[in-house]
Amino acid sequence: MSVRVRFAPSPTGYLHIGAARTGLFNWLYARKVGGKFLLRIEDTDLQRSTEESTRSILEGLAWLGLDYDEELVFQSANADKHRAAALHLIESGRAYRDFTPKAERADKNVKQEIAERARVAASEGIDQRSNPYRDLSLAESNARAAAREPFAVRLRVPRAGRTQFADAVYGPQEREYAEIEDLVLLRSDGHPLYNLSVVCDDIEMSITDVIRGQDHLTNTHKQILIYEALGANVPRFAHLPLILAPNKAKLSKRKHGEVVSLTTYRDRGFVAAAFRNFLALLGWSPENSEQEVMSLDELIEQFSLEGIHRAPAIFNFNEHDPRQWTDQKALWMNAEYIRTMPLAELWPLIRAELEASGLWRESFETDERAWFERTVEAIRHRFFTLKDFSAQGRAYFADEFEFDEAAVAKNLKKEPRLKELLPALADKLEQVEPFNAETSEAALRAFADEAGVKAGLLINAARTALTGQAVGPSMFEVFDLIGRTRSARRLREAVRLI
RNA sequence: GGCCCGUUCGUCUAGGGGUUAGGACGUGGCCCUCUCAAGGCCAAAACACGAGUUCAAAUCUCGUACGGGCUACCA
Repeated sequence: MSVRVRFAPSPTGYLHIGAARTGLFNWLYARKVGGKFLLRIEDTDLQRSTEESTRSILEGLAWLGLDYDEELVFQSANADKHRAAALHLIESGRAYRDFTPKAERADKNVKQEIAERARVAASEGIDQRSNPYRDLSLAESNARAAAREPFAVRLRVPRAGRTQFADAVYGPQEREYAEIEDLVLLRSDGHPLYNLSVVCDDIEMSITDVIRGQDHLTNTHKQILIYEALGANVPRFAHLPLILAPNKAKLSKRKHGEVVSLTTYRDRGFVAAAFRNFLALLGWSPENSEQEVMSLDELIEQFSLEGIHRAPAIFNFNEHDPRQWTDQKALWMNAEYIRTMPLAELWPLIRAELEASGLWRESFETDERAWFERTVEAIRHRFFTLKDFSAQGRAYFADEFEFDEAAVAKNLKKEPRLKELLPALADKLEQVEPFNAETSEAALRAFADEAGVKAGLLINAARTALTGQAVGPSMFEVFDLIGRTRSARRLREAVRLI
């Protein structure tokens, strides 16, 4: 049977980078083995699920280029089927109605409460099968249900035995039934619970391989019990190591903010291919290769479940340092893509960025095309994100641009003679014919000799005058790109800054 | 508390009985140079700890420590 995998995020908040990576691995696996990659939105938690979140997930996947096969599935649409499955399990004796009144749970410290309850249960040696309704006859159970007495549905876990499966990443796993409680399948309000819903949907969607976060590793045993009760084939499982924050805590929206949101990367100027490449290397590495920068085709070609690690990966960033707002390697990867991508692929990304900041002109694609390409080639080598094209790169595309204060102080203010030198240099440049990198360099150097100053003084001053920056490409290349007229004008206008 | 999972440079990782423990990011230095968070070269930097098996352990076994996950009528 051909491979069918799925990515099943719940639409509560934005798409988390950990979830995005899970999606990516599923997608890579499907593409690698020629299987299907399905998408299912697990929106059964009506309280927390939002349409906006679903949209953000879809957008995020599209941005990463993870296209899905077949119809998008909304889990909430299958609730009736899940309920029917639970009821069917009562009929077949694999589940039972629990008429115990629902215990109220304080929303606050759920985890602690659970741990506490478990501790007490353990110290008292509680038997997981001690539910008084477990052995109620089906006839009586039916009668009480017919009398509209509320009930939850619990799986009747066998008293003796164990579940076992071979995880593709973590190896052989087994668990005694005695350690698994009679889990609730259906709430007393008729709402199907997670473990039931996933299993039902995965069966319905004919999922052959479940690739998901390690946080589900121990749940898997419960799910296997449900598969068996339902008489369905158990899929293969592969659990992925978690992505942790620098303090080794779980990466969370509340604690870590936008750095965990995939859309942040899109909005802050990441090239999707670069971020995807970075994500692929978090918890996976290619076998027999030390190559890290990989195209999508190479990623598909190299991908294998065997290459997935068992230890969690730390997503390294420092919220107190703007330069390290996200993982340094991710930033480097992005810069690497920006400076080495084929220009044709980078072009639309730059266009989108310039359009968004009002710097785009149609002529960049027609009359000024050659100039635009040369300019991009000249500046992209020191850019880290697409935002740099509209920020640091602004002066190449527009006449209004900001001057970096430090650059002004260092290259203009520190030498008062520049008040006279810059306009004089402008005069010289206006006489150069033709005007290009070589001739402007010759003119500038000759002028420096004449004026008795170092060429570097004029070069650095000109850089700041023309681009507002202290850093940039070779200055003579910049003269050429900005052009004679604009260069001369900017040199003269810079006098007011000295 | 119980069960499960994990632990190689600061971070991502290679390596699965014999290696000068390899690569990448970041860091430091040098070179280039008109500047730079560009490019080139170099360097510092790791097998959590303790036992055991073995001629030989980062690698296999056990234990300890630490971290994480699950343990719910959440997903």
